[in-house]
Amino acid sequence: MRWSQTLIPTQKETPADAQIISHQLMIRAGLIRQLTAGAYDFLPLGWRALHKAMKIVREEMDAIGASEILLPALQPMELWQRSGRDVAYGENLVKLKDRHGRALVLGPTHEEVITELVQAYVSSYKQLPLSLYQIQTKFRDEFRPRFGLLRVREFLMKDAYSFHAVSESLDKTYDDFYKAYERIFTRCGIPFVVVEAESGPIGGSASHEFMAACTAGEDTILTSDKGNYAANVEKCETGPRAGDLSGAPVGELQKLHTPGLPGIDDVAKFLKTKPKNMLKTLVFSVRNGNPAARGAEDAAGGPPSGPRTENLSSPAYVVAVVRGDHDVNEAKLKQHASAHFRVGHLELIDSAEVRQNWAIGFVGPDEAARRADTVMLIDPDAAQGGFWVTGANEIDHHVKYFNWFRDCGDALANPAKVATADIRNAVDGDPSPRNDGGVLKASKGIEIGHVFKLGTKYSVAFDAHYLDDKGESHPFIMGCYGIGIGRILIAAVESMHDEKGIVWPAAIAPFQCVITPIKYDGEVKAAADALYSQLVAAGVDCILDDRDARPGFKFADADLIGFPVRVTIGDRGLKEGNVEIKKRTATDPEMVAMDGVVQRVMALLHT
RNA sequence: CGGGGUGUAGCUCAGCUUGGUAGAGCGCUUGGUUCGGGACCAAGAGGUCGCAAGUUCAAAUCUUGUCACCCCGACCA
Repeated sequence: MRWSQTLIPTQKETPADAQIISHQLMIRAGLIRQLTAGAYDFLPLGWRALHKAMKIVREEMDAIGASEILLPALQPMELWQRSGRDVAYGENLVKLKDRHGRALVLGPTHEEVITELVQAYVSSYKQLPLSLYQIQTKFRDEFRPRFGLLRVREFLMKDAYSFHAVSESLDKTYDDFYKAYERIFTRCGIPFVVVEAESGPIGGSASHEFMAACTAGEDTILTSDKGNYAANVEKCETGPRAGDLSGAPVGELQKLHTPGLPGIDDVAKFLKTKPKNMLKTLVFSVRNGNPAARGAEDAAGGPPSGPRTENLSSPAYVVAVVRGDHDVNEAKLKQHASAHFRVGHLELIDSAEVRQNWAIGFVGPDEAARRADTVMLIDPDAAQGGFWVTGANEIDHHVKYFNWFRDCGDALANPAKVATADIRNAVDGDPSPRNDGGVLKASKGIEIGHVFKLGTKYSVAFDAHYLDDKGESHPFIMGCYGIGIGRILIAAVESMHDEKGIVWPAAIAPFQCVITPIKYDGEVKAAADALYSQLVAAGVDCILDDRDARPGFKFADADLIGFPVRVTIGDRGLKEGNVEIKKRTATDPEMVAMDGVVQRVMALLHT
């Protein structure tokens, strides 16, 4: 490729609305351009890098026996109604109507379509297992697109689906995919960690996320310092923590005027204390019914719904109490509410109804203890004696020196009403759930891949069955496996760049090598052309900077884009029969004789 | 969806308070001088000031509406 013949709109200035470094650099290097919120043009260099990543993904998918297909992005709404995900996906589904008024969606993922396909053509255990994959554009009506390619409304994703007769077969395929993903991200040169996502209905560790470790990530991950546990914060459990509601008071209860301060941080500042000395009391209302709104999520969805309460004694509210500096984990809360109180569907809502019944922003645990229609879950770190500031159950008022038993009474001793349980997000420093003395460390990551054991959710919904060797009919057992192709680029740029620009890993660089003639003329031009031909003939992916521009200008562009190797040709070296070769990461170039260039470049690309 | 902000040349922005002929830098074109880490001089091209109504003799500027984009929040009530 000759530079002058393609489109590489580099720019010196950082775009005003790019927040994270990968977004800034990808725009400045001329890889992408935003068309509208959450939708990007891929320009020649960006598309080439994307292609490199796709090639690696394809090779590793093919290597584990998965077959590539292409499914439509345009799908009938009816498919989504059958799986219940028209509701579960909600506003994130891009919906449209054709001229006849038929409801359609632009697919955010393809479980429905693939299940419909396999249902039609696979009917015998002899055809199993079967793994199919595609690389295709997905659509999600993201509530808030942001951070360049990180959160977009239209994006390239590799999604794979496997079909099995028995769960042992799924286990094996799952493991194949897991290992293939490790190879893919390793080959792409991206530092990553694998975290436990969720224990699905099949049991064991049924879901893993592949996270690129970088500070711009939107996901929080926790890793045990013993190196044997890592999980997404949504899923991360903690080792046992002691809670003791019977701790002694340290002072008389005092009511304080805290006008217009419903927030933890504001109150703490106002009262000159710290959030960790406060109790955060959150009111959840309980809704029975409406099962479609839950449990029907996809790979990233919540745990299976607990026993739905039909009995009349079902509480109206669940109150969650955590320390002021902690956050409630809604999945854990649901799980424990279900286990302890047989509460079904929880909603955290800011409705007029809840506001009427509770002094939202100023709620204290004692109110929950008093009310007959309310149950309470307390995090162990909040279930302690000592100094507590919490709500006074009256607008614009808090109390200090709150004590559990003195101020809540014997209701605390009623296990049908109050329980202590791990209901908060894990934080840095928590004990590892492996119970081996490990301590959890928190960090940020970008989710670049996800493997998940689906089970029979979709095969049941679509009557996708096979006949076993006894002639009996069973739904397929399924797995699904996704990789965000664009996120591979983000992860690479986020983790590998310097003050001059991107530092591409050779495997996914738009070009492996740039040839920079100091002046594209005369002997230098002839030498550059010759070298270009030799390198291309040797299979090196090469771009020739044939622009009539000053050297400094070309060097700056080359560094900004981040080609792994630069070959510089000028009069000075050429007199001695030499050219300069410089790795992007090296500070100084090395002089190499013309006839050794190809060999040297190839050697550098493989180190 | 709530709050905030911004829409003026391809890009980054000034001008708006106090209405009166559309601006700068970068980029682009032409010519010249340059030429090993984002050159310099000169001459140019390029804008329905997001869109629509309104006020006014006159609107980028004031008013209203609307659209787009960005940020923060929405699980710290």
